[in-house]
Amino acid sequence: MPQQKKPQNPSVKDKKGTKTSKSLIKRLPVYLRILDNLIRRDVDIISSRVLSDETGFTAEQIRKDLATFGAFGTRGTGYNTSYLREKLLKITGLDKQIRIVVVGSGHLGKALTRYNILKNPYVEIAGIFDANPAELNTEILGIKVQAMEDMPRLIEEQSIKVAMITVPAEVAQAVVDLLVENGISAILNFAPTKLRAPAGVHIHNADLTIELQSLIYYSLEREKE
Amino acid sequence: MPQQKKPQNPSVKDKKGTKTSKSLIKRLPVYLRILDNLIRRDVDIISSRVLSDETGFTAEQIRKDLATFGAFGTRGTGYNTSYLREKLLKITGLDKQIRIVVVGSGHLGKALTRYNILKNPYVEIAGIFDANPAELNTEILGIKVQAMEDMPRLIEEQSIKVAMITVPAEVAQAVVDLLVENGISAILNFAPTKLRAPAGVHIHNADLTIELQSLIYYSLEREKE
DNA sequence: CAGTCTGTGTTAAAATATTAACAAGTTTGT
DNA sequence: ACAAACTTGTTAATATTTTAACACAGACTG
Repeated sequence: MPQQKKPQNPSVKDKKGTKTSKSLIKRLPVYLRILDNLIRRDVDIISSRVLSDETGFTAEQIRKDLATFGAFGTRGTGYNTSYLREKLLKITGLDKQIRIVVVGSGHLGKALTRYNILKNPYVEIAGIFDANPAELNTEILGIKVQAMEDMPRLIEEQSIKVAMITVPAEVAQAVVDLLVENGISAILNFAPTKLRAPAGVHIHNADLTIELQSLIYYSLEREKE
Repeated sequence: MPQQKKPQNPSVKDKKGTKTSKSLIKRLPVYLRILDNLIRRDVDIISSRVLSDETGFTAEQIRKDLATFGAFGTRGTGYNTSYLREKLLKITGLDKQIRIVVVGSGHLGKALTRYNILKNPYVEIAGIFDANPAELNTEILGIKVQAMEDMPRLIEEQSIKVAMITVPAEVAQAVVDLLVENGISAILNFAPTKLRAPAGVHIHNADLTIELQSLIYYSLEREKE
């Protein structure tokens, strides 16, 4: 078991100050997941080649991605899994437990809440809200659905910055406005509609019908040139 | 209401024979959704500028995207909504009703199935399958969950090419192998794991924890340079 | 029916992202 | 202690994607 010198690069930001690309940021959680698995299996050192096998990204890309934030590996050896994990947690902001709110407790909202409680170790569901009185106080793995009126207080008290919305498209914009008004700065939107938010508020769209529909394109037999 | 000449470009393929980019293909269903809305509101003509407002993509990008497949608009006027919709349906392959199978009838599988039945007009759920006998014959909007053993027959009888899998990561690869063996050529994977498939089989990963985790990065206050 | 206006389609430029090549450290074996 | 085998991090080259610019076609106006 080779002893590793831990390179020092305390900064979380991109070295050059260039803004890090969206696609890169999306790969970071994948690295993190693989590292979690490796650490669970007591693997101490991992090379970019093996990471490539596990993630499907090329080894070159992985090295480049990681080098964006600093020199985390050891030449001739590879990356220390625990050390790299720590670094990636810091970079992504997942080193601190992140609390989020979910708005919309329909079937999809419930399933996604469950899913994140069970499978997402880095995110904690602080509250679920729904406008439908019939949903009130129904439970999802012990978390009670609350009325929309109670949302602002919770967000403020726990300084929550991230929200996931699974409401009908017709009301999605109103919900976004309300969330932003109360200090939310990042929203994962599952409603199939374009949402507007002031600069500084990040909206990611996860339109599930689009995923499936764009996949159809690739399912067609196409004669390759 | 200006009369439009419908330009002719019968081919669905990229004009130059260059392979069309992944990101472009993902935008097509968005255009399609907007067009559906416009047509429902009896809007006949739409400009790239207005499409830009509705989709969030730039007008230039929209024009370029559409021009990839042919000249569908009328200079000085815009695009005929119905005509453009027809063209896009053909390009994406959504002009024919597409049948898919779902494997995994857990909470997420059920919710996604429901969601697609209700919200995705272009895709028909032909069957849901689960390895857990307890799930057998439970219903989702009238569709009965079937045993895995019954899957090959259904896929063959209906020549299904697309599958959505929401099974635990541990068994995902085995499920993919089985699906591919039976002729599936495109898979939407919700399991948080890298899957292998022979060339020609397309796998799209829709890892929901990753969406949320990468969003966290953007929720952090970062001093801009 | 010339002239103006509008908005597409195309071509060129710029910005991003990926791939490749290789120099520079590390470890291992002899 | 030196050479061989590895594997990172960096720099350069390539490819892709996005943005911009503008020529061109149709439509409306007087």
